[in-house]
Amino acid sequence: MECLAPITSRPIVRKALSDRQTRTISLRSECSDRPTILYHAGQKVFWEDDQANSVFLVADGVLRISRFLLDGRRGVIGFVFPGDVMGLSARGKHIYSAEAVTNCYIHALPREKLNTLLTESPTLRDEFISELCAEVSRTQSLVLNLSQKSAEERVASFILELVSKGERRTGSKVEIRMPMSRLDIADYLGLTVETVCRSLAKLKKAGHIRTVGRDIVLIERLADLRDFACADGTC
Amino acid sequence: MECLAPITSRPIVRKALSDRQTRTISLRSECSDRPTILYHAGQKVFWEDDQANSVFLVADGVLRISRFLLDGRRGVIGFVFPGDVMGLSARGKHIYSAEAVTNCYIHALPREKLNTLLTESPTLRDEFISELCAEVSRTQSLVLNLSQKSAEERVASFILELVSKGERRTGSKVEIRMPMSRLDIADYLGLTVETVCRSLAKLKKAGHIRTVGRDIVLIERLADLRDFACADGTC
DNA sequence: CGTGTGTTTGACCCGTTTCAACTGGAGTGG
DNA sequence: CCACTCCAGTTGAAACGGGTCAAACACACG
Repeated sequence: MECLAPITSRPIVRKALSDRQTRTISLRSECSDRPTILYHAGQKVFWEDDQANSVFLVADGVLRISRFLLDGRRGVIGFVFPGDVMGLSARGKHIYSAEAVTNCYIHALPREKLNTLLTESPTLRDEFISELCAEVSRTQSLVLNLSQKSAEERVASFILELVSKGERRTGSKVEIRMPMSRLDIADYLGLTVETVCRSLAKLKKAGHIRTVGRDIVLIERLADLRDFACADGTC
Repeated sequence: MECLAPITSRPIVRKALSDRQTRTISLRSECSDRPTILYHAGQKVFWEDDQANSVFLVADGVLRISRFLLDGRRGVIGFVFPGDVMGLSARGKHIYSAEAVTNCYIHALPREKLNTLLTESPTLRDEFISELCAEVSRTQSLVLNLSQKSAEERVASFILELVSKGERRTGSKVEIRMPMSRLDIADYLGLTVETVCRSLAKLKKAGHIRTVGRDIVLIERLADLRDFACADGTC
């Protein structure tokens, strides 16, 4: 989790694919060998409690993972970006639902194949465990955000997360895409859509960000936003 | 994660120890073979960013694991009970702090030993991965609680968590101990101590619970409290 | 038996939610 | 090409849940 110099996750995929000579077995390279499947925006990839037959590597697009309370309230637990793996933490059944936010191209690696690889390749096993540990850590950071931060801080933290997932630098500014709906963001941050809007408006008024259309955010000075968001140790 | 008939975790330890003939290698049995270390109430076991040299199995007592924001705000991420393992999700360094809430007896298994076992024993490897997946799932449930539930629902959910971790049945009622401070609970549920108190008071007034002293809670009808807490699928 | 710390309760305040109206693109059809 | 609809997003006003501050209480400890 590099923080000061965030890097898009996509190059990791590329690296795995181009690493021809000393091709080491890795989770991402094994996934990348499989064909991609297209999921259209809004389409579900798997549902909580579905049989978990595969793990997934996102080649392109953004997904939303969520869980529901028995009365129907939805919590969004995270967003998945290109280069991220998904569905690792399932044991038998998936523990959350995954839906495409944008059109997505996804590699699927069958569980049986994964299990074989886990036995045969110590490096892949290590990578798999690392990936699970990272998922724990990320989820814990979210817990901290939800339990300790104000609405505006949560929104700022969310923007910084997006930065770490894939930013474009235009001149000295940082530009990110925010393809998910305000409701998705609200359900992720434990807020309402209105509060998300108002928090974005406040961040604009404070000069931290500017927006272009609905889903482009420009960050004026990253360091200032970081200070404001009051991160934890992991970022 | 049994829900309707919760079981204390402790017997798992006993089972591992008494399983002499067909002694299978398991995470808990390997830990149990090590001597216990006593940590006094309030003492830290490890700190976030400490070198993670061991994984831990709690033989007796309750611990609190927490993380901090850069400005010092504390979030409690979970509580650890007898029979639970702790510190698995570290990679090199611990990702959270662990402190004893009560006096604790803890087994420590060195990481090197664990790594050997992960390579040599497929069953232990599988158990280890299951344990990590369970940690992800538990943390996600907490996210859902924090992002979607009201104060009173969170407190009710917390009580139910304690039930699943170790209850005593006295007659038809269920009795639990709540050894952690109100501040610990507040930092876990993203509330203030006052709100935790008031929520407990409301649950009492509604007839869901009764309290004896500060740390004993009696649950009148478990099913009613469950309905009120509005669980997710995992319980 | 006083002192101190954690807990509970009360009164007030503020941030977030709720409810409602409005805005602005995107898509559709005349 | 423009008018119309539709819906996500935004903004405003009022209500409310939980936070803040302060005081009372209770139990542990010297």
